[in-house]
Amino acid sequence: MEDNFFNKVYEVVRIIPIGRVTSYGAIGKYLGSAKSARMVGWALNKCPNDVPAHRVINRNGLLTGKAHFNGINLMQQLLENEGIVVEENKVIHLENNFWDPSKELL
DNA sequence: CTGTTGACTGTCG
DNA sequence: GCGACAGCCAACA
Repeated sequence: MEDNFFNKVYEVVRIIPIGRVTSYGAIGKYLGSAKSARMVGWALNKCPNDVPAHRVINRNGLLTGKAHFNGINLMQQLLENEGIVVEENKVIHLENNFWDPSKELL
């Protein structure tokens, strides 16, 4: 596996537990720089089927990437399907469902 | 090869 | 508390 920042994003996102969500910055920070959150978004832009990009949201718990999915409510539906409460395109109880690779994965 | 854009976040004013 | 700027790296025109 190539240790590129890009590739790391795929691996981290793939290991996100069910019923948990994380943020672009959390992944970017785990990889080295929180400022690399943009790269996380760009990486997810490739959005391989193996990567549950719907579990990756912004720091505010807002489903910023919902527009990039096949539909608009698809991302929300997937999150709710995993038991995550989503309302107005944002995750409720975010801190309760938040999964930080720097802490959980460690 | 150079410039712009992009699913973000943190800091400064 | 809100607005604007900077930083990170890769892909596309």
